[in-house]
Amino acid sequence: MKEYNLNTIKHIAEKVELSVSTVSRVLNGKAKKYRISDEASEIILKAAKELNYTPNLLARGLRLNKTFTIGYIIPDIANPFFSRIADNVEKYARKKGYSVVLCDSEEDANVEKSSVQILADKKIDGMIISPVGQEIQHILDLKKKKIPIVFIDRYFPGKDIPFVTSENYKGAFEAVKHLIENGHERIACIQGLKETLPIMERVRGYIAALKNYNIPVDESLIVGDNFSEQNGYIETKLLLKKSKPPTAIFGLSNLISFGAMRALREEGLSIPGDTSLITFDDLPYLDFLSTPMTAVEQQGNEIGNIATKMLIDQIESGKNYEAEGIFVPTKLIARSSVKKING
Amino acid sequence: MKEYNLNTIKHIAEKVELSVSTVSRVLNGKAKKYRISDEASEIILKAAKELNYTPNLLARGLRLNKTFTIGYIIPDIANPFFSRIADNVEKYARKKGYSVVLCDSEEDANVEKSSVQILADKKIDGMIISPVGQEIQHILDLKKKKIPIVFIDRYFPGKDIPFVTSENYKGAFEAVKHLIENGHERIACIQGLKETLPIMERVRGYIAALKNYNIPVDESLIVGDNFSEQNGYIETKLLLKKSKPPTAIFGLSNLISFGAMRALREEGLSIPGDTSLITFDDLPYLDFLSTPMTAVEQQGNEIGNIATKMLIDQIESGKNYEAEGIFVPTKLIARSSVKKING
DNA sequence: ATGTTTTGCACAAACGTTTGCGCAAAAGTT
DNA sequence: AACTTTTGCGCAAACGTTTGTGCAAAACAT
Repeated sequence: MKEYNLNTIKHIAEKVELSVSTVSRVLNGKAKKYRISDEASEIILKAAKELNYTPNLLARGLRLNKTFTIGYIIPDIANPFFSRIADNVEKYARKKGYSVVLCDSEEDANVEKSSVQILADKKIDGMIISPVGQEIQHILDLKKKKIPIVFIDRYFPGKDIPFVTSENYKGAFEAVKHLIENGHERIACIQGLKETLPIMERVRGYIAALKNYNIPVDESLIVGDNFSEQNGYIETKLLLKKSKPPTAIFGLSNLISFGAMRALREEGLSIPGDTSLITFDDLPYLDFLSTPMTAVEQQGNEIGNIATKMLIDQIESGKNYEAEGIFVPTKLIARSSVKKING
Repeated sequence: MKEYNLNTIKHIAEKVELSVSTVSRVLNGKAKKYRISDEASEIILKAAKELNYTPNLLARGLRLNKTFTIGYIIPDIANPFFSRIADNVEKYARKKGYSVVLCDSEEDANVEKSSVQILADKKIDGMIISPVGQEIQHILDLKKKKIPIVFIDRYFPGKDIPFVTSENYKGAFEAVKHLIENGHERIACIQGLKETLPIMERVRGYIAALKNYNIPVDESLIVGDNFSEQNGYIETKLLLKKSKPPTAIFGLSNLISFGAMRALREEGLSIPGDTSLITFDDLPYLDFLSTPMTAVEQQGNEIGNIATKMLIDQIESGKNYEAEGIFVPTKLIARSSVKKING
């Protein structure tokens, strides 16, 4: 009842009456190196064609300790920011001969942990992660096992793990500067996951911009705690209930801003008539909204490509990457969701 | 220089001075079945903890001919329709203990073919595909090798490969009906890849609706040939150049409609003032566009979940799925991009 | 004709599992 | 005390590769 695989090197060997090792060598292009006769090479190649031979990658991986597979752990593949990165990660990897196994952590540290373990057990050659928590021991363990890693978006400086992320500080600074230059002073900021460095940096940029213009920082305007649309929605609702609601809201991620937009509409407030809105992450549709939204663009394509290149370079060189982190520039795209008001 | 793995069953065996087979059995919970003493079980389990043992999944996969991995070949992970499906595929699979390796075919038949081969060589347990071409011999070959497959979105009836897709015919019919009931007669339809069944079905629905209302079908209004935003853009431009341009455009996919919208704006035409627009695929932002767009919603979540369930059921039962295809309902979501005009 | 080099390939181990079978020791039976 | 059964575990093969080493035959040299 057991189904035998009829497509192995062994079958070729039997068919051509040569040894398995000889077959393996010609199939791997090592014919001359091992002095296999052209004659033998030919019949082996021919037999391989005929039998439609393709190598069992598990066996090869086991033997070679190399799978030509990388893992990618992403917090939410449905988030367009991440799906664009994933797109580029996959394409770059594929062009280099690697497959990618995709794991969605759902922003859950436990899911991330178990995914890391599974990937390691699958003997992937390297891993790209946008980590969720602050606890990264499981990732450092990987590093100890000499498995190349690169962080995307979220990162941990000083841990000697290369990362690629946006210029979050600068991006946020410019966004807030833009707001201030348009006369805003009561500017709210809705965060994503507070422990993530991109958010910390964006908040730092937000605060720095305010200070730069001598505007006092009102801590009660810094709200929110995750990347969901609901977070943006709820926090906006709450902000609007304040005695002195903000004149502008800075959403620190696309989903958050989307939620903010929904809340504003629900409250019957116009953008930017009643409240100005500015968001991190640019998306094609922002230009076609009833109020085109000004945004801080992140170059997802670049981020994905660079990270994957860094990873594969590490894998193939066997060395750690020289540069620790790469910050890819952001760009403020001014549209019409920021109103000019009288300071 | 060679790096030895110090984390194998063999090392546990050495440490506890028992045989590899015994260790394997208790680690796999087959202790009683093979009459391993509780005593032995305990020290093995303890040693496994201490050594932090985790199984090499390549070796296990090779031996068991089972990898707990499925492949997913998708035409464009950055397309929100697909990324939502991918999200659900991954989540469902993960909950069932499977990993998914994601391959983006970029709507290229050759990429698809080679991805299929690679996945098969990796000995994945099953595969979900949204196929690109009409040529599916490479997929039928898989079937011959008893590798479970299910199609998503695109499909091939009569090939005995289960699929899950939307009620494309009905969805399109209703969309066009909606247009007609609002007085439109010159309705253009911008297609995606013509050879794909969903598109054929949508076009069929489009035509049926027209005929149903005794409106002559103008073939010159059925245009376009792929799923890109550019396709929507260009075809719209061309449609507008006609002596009698359409009063309404039906974009057969989200990117297409987006391109149409961009073209309309560029031409200075208002939606729906000058041209009505209706699209396949609903997306959250459609509601917030300057003209909220009416859309035919596809239930991406359901599609992803059902397909993955079908696949895993096949894998774990060893049988083909009973049902050949599942059509999940669509829903017309009327917003304001369709103008009521005088028939 | 003998000795040396080259040619052409095969043997067998190894990667880390799982599992059918076998076998000694312990326990139970009479 | 001798025989049967049960208990507890190990041996070795197998999954499909790759590769270091060995070795006979052929070719070359003198």
